[in-house]
Amino acid sequence: MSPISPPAPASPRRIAHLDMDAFYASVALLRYPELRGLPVVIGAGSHAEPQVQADGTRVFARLRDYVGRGVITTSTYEARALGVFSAMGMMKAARLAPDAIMLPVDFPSYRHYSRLFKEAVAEVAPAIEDRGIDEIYIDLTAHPDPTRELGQRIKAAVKEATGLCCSIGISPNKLLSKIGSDLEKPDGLTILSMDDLERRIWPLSVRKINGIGPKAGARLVGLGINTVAELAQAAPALLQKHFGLGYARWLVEVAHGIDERPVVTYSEPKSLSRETTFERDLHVVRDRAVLSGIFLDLCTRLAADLQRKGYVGRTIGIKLRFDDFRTVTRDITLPDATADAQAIHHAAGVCLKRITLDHRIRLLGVRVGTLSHKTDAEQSTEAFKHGVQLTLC
DNA sequence: TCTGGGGTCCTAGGACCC
DNA sequence: TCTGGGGTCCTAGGACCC
Repeated sequence: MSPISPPAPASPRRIAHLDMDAFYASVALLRYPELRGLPVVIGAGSHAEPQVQADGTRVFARLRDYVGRGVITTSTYEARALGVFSAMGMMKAARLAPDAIMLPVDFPSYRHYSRLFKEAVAEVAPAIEDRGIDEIYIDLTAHPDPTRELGQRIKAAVKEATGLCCSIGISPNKLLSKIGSDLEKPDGLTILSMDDLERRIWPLSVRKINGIGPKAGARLVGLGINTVAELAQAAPALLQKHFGLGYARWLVEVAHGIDERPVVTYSEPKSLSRETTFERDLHVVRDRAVLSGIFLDLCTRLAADLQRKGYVGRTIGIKLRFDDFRTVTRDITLPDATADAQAIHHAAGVCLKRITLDHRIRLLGVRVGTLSHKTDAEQSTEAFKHGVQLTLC
């Protein structure tokens, strides 16, 4: 590996990362303001709609009453103080915070407020990269206004449009802005330059870097590398030995705050999928009817998703998770793209036959990839049919 | 008492073609 | 008869992110 020589760009970019604060929970608090200041968790798979009493007051479900396999998607800062975080199993969370209020997920609401905040930001700065329902990057390089003023204006616009708070990091690149938006949460505005690297980034855990997950993080800790500073000082040869050339090079770059990725304002989806985890593990033979019904339903919903969004796909795949959490996938690429529920169901069935079903099943999913626009495919299909007709004639 | 649902990207091997 | 690389497509699994 060659030594890193940071190429200081002639004119540094100004990239913002905006992250909505505890988004799902905050949207829920707009609807149920009486819950402000309380520990609240939003849980996938919970059916915990508040009950309205005769006098109009609402009774909320408590985490202690939960039974099932759901996980926490978001928690309020009061709940986080009790040790309850995203992706934690609800049953485990109930042990830590039995009195916490529990609410079901409400995706239509999240999508509504997501659209509102993104539109509000676009009024101020239009070069936006979508990073999901509650996050965006914004390229502010061409904007004339001073950085802090701009950040405050964007935060005010989001608050005005939604009533919600967000945190923003602004720096010369996505990597540092992503870390920055997390440094002063909630309601934060963090501006970082390359000069802040050693003081503000190097003391952080390597896990704060977007792209170093549980596996890589644990392996780094195993090498005695806990902080970004330690990563920056690690021998490149050691990193290469344990992580391979490509990932090792990337680790050295990010440890030095280097990231040249552009803000991508538009991208086409690569795949669409539907999956579900059953309330209990299903037996391939004894629960055959239930399983078949769910399988068909997934295919039908996925076909509807494709048609609504105007896509067709050529690669049909399935995903299975067994009771021991082992996950297997199978896929097949068809000669022609489709968005037809029957065609998807048939191809997915072919994939299913290729799996040895020797355990109970926990999860079943169906996926369509190699997408193209319906119009393109229709045109090519029509042209093909036309060609066949000509040949037959 | 483990562990949702919807995505992207990367790697690696084999088939197949030139 | 043996031996080449290079390129693309397909498939399976895994890491990671929100």
